[in-house]
Amino acid sequence: MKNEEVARLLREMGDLLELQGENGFKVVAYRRAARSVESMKTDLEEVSRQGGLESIPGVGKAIAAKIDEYLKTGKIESRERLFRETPPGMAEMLSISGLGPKTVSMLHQKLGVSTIAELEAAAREHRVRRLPRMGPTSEKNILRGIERWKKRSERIPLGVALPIAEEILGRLQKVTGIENLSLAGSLRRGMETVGDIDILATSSSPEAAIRAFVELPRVEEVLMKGATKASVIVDETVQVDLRIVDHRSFGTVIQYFTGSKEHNVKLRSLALSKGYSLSEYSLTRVADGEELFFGREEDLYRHLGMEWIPPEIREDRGEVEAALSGRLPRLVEVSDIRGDLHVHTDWSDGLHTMEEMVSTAQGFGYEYMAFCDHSHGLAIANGLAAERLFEKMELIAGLNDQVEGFSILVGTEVEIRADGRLDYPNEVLEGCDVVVASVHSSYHQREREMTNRIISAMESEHVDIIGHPTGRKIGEREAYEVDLERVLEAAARTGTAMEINAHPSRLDLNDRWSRRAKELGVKLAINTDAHSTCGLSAMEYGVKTARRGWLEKGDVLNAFGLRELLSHLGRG
DNA sequence: GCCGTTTTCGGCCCGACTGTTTTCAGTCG
Repeated sequence: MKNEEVARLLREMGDLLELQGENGFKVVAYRRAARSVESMKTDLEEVSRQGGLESIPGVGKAIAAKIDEYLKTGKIESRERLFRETPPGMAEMLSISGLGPKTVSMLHQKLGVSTIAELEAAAREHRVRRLPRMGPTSEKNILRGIERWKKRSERIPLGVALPIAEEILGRLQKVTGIENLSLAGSLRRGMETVGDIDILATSSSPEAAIRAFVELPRVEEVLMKGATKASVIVDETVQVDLRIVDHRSFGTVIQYFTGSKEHNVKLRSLALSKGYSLSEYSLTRVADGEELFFGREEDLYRHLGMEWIPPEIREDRGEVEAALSGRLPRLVEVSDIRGDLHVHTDWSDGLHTMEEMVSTAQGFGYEYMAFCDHSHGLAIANGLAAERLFEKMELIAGLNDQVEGFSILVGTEVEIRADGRLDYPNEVLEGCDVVVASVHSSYHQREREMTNRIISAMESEHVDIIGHPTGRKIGEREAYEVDLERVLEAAARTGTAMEINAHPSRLDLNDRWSRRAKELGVKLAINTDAHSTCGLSAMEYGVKTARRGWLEKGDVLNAFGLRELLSHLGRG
């Protein structure tokens, strides 16, 4: 599919047009078209053959012609021209925070600066401060912006952002006058990575709240601080924004700042069709200009004729339509989780004993847990030879007699070998209550090979769950080449569950594929893959991902009670 | 550049904050 490439080119053209001082709406138009093309499910070439490019939202005559030109010739003449007129390094300068198109073009015109490196040199030589509307402070800010840009990390993993956010929320909670303290943005939506941390609150004394915020011990730099909002940097690169907002508008404000942008666009146009204009401050009746205020998000959604939509699914992927017709899913919650079906102990590469893991799990109120240590083929993780697994089974039987109201299940995380065979013979697998099968080797197989490999594991009657089905590690390692659509079809056919591995660096399956699995009638197991007692608390990340995938309690294997689970696994 | 069941022209979000000014332009979300 050429869609992604076309989206990239359009977005780039938007940047270049902006640098040339083009009309801002034109710039936005290119970016909208890029987003639209990116989110399409059908191949652009197919759409173009049918003559339907202009039916893509945000794509009109002019952009359709450019897309067509690209599909036919492999390039876009007007883009080439933009590139000839604007040095390529300039677009990159826009990614320095504080620098916008106006400043970048001025720097280029007056100082001949066209790369970040040249800008840094100019600022160090104090050539920037002599320009109009520039001064020593802006010069210093540019240098700081460049420093941050140099050590910028990519997006922040949920597993990093959420603990930071919770610590900050905990401290702000104690500040006098603060109320309605809440996360917003992509973190509230539970995305697997976030750009920054957005916090909203109301307060009887905004100044005190802002002061307390910028003075938090974790804060390393204050980017800006006003009467009602402030931005700071914590942990070297993580930006945290706090906004103190008006009590009576809190509902519309938090709706607005939670996003996603796409969801908000949909909601605003829906409001318009009902005669209202929706802003972050109020819902205004167009007819007479009367403003309606909402202190609670729930009331805003209700006023627009729909149920309150959980933040995790606010992506304009059908949730507004579902809410309007009262067909929203009842998303699974952490409190629905009855156990963990993929946990390691010190028998293989885990840190803690079975007893320690059990007592932590009991603390979560779980009913059961499956110990799935590695099989012997994974020697690096001290995988268990069959004899040691048998030995462990006996020990588990003894432990089960000792604990009350809790069941320890015998499990294994068995290797799916490169040829698709499993690492234990059937006689061994038969003795297990839960078999998770995973790929940990030969990652670089071709897509066909890898897909067949996983499917042949699923065809074993003993395999219950495919562990971390794509092998990706966020920001570290790409997923292996695998045709997930075929894998999920096979899962539906063989009754095999897919794992949502809750480890924050995995979240595998991700939200989209989890939803696809559900559509195909495949069950999912949200497992922590914990290698220590603290690892068990990753469940919340997995549940967020499941919620983003529209999963309900009934879709999740480990939301089943023990009896129901065992009968589903064919062990009841 | 896109869009239209109030429109084929005139709209497209706008308020907070900063650094520079001495009343405001530029950036951000």
